[in-house]
Amino acid sequence: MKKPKFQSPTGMHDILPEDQKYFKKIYDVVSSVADFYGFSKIDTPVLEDAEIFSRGTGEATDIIKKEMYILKTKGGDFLALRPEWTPSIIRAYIEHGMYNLPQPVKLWYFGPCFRYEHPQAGRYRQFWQFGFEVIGEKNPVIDAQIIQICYNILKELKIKNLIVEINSIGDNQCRPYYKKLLTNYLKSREVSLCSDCKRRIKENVLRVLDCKEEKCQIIKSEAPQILDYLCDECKAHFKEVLEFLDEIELPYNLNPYLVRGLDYYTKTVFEIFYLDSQSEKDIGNALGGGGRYDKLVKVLGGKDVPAAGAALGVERIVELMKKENIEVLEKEENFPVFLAQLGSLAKKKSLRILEDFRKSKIKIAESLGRDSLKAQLNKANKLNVKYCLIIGQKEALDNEVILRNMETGHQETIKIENVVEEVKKRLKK
RNA sequence: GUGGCCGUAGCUCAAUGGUUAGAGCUUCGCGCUGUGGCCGCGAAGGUUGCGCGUUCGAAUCGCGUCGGCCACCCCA
Repeated sequence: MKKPKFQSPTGMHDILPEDQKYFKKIYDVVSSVADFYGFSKIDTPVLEDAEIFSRGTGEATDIIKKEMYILKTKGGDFLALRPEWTPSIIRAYIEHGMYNLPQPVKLWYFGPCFRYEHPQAGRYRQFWQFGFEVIGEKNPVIDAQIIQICYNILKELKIKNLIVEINSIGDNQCRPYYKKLLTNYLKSREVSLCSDCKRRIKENVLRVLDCKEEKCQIIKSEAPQILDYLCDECKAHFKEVLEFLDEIELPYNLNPYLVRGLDYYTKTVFEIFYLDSQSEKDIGNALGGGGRYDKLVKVLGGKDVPAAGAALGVERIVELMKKENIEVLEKEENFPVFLAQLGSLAKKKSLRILEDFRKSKIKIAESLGRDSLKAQLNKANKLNVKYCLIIGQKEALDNEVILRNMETGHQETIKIENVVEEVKKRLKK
């Protein structure tokens, strides 16, 4: 019989105790910022009807074409592990009739997503996202405010050198015309394009703008830019978004080539990058991104309600915090007291003492499984406690404990009934 | 899905194709019958990711596979 050797599935990882502090820190910051801006938290099922994503996120996107985890239920329904949150939240908005609430409805979330991809650093099959959705408001100030919220959260996490790449990809009024124009232009230069771009012309023209292939750069630079072809409404909207960003002095880079991979975006799209302090270039993966999606609610069967939102990747932020040596204080302070015991009578009394401390909300550590005093003090030392209570056979019989100051080594004997008070007194000093 | 680099103890790493794969850290125990840190001694921990081949002999070479990283693709 072969010994089974299990490991976590490809691209999925344990979040070990030593990393929990980063997740908790991020959660706390997101939670308080969201609260300040008037967002309410929402949780949705990890599984959803797969069609929510194929209709919402879009059939043409990589996420839907090849990255969804889909399972068939015994009843024959197809459910998908969410590859992103937005369609789930819109589903909930519609399902619970949230258009009867004061608009806009502002929601935030924090939880895992799943995409079947080839994993790399900062790119996993199970990864955590948090984000914000504002549903029921078309005013461009919302677009700017969402960007500001993302930016503020990263700033509060002490991440510096951030840059927001921003663009507008128009709406149903103007984008079809631009796409036709771009297609015609690219077709006239098709011979000089890379093979991927030749394919993109047919499948998703806008993505050509995102190509990093050198020979495509020149063609790109002379291509018609969407900003020049926005309809009046989109143009005015985008101008206002930028004015709001200028007003709050948020550093952004107008990037006419920024095209997001999700189908539902209209007008504003943006991504947030970290600039490497040496090279001054953005490194690798976006920390987050988002934009406006005015048609999604309708597409998913709701009313014609405008919306905008953003999502950020928790693991990518954690990775940056580690790389930049950003200190995260352990919220959980160390144990101030340790209880060491010797002998069966003392062990029995220990349980009562521990209970007294718990009631008084003083954290007390122990190692009841160990019988050697030496081993117990060793453990106490590793926990860096200030005081150690020692109870042996003699003390147990006299209803006493020894209180040892671990810094000075000074010891005194006190009555068990006074021990909580005495420790409390000393910890206050 | 395509291509490249890499997998040795919990961690960081050694070991020309040649005895029984080693060291530091960590963990546990002993020195000290009831007193921590330091020190000394000791133990535990490995099918060298896994499988198949080449060879008298494989951690080392080959093929496959799994996993990690990188690029493409795309995004968080």
